[in-house]
Amino acid sequence: MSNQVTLKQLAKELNLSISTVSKALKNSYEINENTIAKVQALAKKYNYRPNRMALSLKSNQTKTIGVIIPNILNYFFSKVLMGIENEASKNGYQIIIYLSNNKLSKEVEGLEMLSDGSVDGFILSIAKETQAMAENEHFKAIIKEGYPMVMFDRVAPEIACDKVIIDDEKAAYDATNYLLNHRRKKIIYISSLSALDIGKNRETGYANALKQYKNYKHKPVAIHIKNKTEYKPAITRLLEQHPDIDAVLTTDNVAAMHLLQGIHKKGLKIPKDIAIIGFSDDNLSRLAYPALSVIDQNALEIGKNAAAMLIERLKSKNSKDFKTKVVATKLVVRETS
Amino acid sequence: MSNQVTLKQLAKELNLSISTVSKALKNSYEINENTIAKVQALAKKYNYRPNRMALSLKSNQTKTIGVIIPNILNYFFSKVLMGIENEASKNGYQIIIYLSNNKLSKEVEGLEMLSDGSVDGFILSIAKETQAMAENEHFKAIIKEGYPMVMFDRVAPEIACDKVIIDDEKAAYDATNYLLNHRRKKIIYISSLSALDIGKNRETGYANALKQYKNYKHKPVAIHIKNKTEYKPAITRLLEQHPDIDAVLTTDNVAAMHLLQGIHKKGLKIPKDIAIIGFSDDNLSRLAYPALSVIDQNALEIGKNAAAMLIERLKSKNSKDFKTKVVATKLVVRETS
DNA sequence: GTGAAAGCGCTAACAC
DNA sequence: GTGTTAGCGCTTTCAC
Repeated sequence: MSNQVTLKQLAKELNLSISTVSKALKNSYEINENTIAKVQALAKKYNYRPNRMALSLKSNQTKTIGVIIPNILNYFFSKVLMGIENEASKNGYQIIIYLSNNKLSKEVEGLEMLSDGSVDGFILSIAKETQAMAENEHFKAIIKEGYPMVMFDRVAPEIACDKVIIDDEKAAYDATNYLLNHRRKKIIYISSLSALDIGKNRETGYANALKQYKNYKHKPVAIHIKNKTEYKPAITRLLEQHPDIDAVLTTDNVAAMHLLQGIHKKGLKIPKDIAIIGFSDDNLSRLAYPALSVIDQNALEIGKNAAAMLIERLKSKNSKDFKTKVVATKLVVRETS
Repeated sequence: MSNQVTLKQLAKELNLSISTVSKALKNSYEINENTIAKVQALAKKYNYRPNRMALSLKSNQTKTIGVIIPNILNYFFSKVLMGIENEASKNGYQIIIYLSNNKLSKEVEGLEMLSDGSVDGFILSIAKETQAMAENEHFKAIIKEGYPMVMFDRVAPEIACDKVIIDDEKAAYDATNYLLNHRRKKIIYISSLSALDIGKNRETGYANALKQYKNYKHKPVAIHIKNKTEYKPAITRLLEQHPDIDAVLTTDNVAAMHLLQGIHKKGLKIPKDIAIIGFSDDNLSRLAYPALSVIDQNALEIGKNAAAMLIERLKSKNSKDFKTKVVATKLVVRETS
């Protein structure tokens, strides 16, 4: 769509052949120094840049990565994307993004759209719907077509590809233990991710911590939020039905913020009456009142690793041993615990 | 990098020529029905898809849009991006993103990287540094190279291109008036965007509203935040130096959230003692306690319009009358005003 | 009804 | 030291 100068035009203006110009631009030993100088001067004058599409067609590599994420409004995904972009950019890769909006159909569409030679490989995190339906034929198809893929955070264990995850179970286990060790007697778990493996793993971590703690008196109580509108009523109900709770672990900060609102309205003190630990080190948690303690998933690192692994695989496509990188999480204690 | 099937392979397997296969796939009237059926069956079997790079090279259009944004962690930009992606996707366009991190050098780099035939045009919002330095040679260069460009939100008035903006001055003016009409007597303005035109416009709107309101007793007080670390001290100082303030308008919700924290710590009541209006309808404001009143910039609409305008221009590149679309904003009154 | 050939912009093997 | 040619995958004009 642009009026980029081509080798052809340079060649014509200099009365040289296209290949001479091409070689001159590469400082080929075959070419006369004068010619090289002339060619490069003109190329500079016209700001010549080799056409990327032509290069791709010739080399059969696009130097671009397809990134498919469920929801760009989620801070975690934005930050992973930032990590991917940094690393990709550093290695001369561009990134094309596609938003699945947590829908299987959009995820399939994204994969199909981009597997027409637009990208060299994919980085993706599975849509909620896809994981709820345990669908993964589309992933297999893409891999069979020869596209390397790196999954992060929400991954499909049965798919043979590289992965970058956190240890969700351990993160939740540790956070729960932290609360137990700080003398919390009744700890509730609120999850908006029960359809996802990561949600299930976090719940396991929470439940195990309770089970293994001597003298913990209650059964685990897990509240499952199926969609956005349920946050408020579920939390109101929780505070009424369990007046004796003194700590809550949530799988996302939206839940934690709703909880904060509910607790403030009831006039309870945080963290004295109720402690809270959220998930994701975002603005929401840093700027809440009181500032929310959270599990930091290290999103930047996840993105960076995902990109690095994909680029590495692109270099040596033969190797078949897929790796799963586990990125360390960190409990960030602020004012709510 | 993949093993996509090509026309050549299909042709070979069917003992046909490449051009026949190509035509058959397009249901050309020239081709025998049987042949068409055979070709299409095989294409389907192998999941044939025309190679995008080849198509681009041939047609001299990539069907992709380059999007350069300052900061993906900012909810506003994420949401604009979502709007762009939706609209682009609907029209068969892909999007390549590049993050400038508010740096001029990265912005220039992004433009240079993508102007090698990778994209058909650009959508961008200017980096803080770029606007602070009033630099815009790189924009002119890109436009001269024939790339259409749509700027949104942070735009350069002197650049001839399509633009999508909001009326920042009016938005701030209206919000300030709202506070005045609700009997607020001393209204402060906090800005983290004073280096940007949009920041200046908002401040003008705020100041004008005060000036034009009969009986307003104070001079405008504008607090300028130069970087993240200044929020907390500046706000602490504000609350001490002006114990009589009863309303604040901010240019971003981070400032508003810090203010909320400061006010809570002082034990003041919101909105009784102090009213607050922030900027951007994000999670932060919805989930704050109390829920923050804000000016909603309609980010989705901005993104959608930007993409639509670019795609439109790509269709008819000749027309030279550039448009500036002003998207309507809305004051969302919640619990802090 | 089918195929050959040119050309998009580039690289690289191979002449001269 | 420079130029010709082929080919990446595709579309399209023109021959047969």
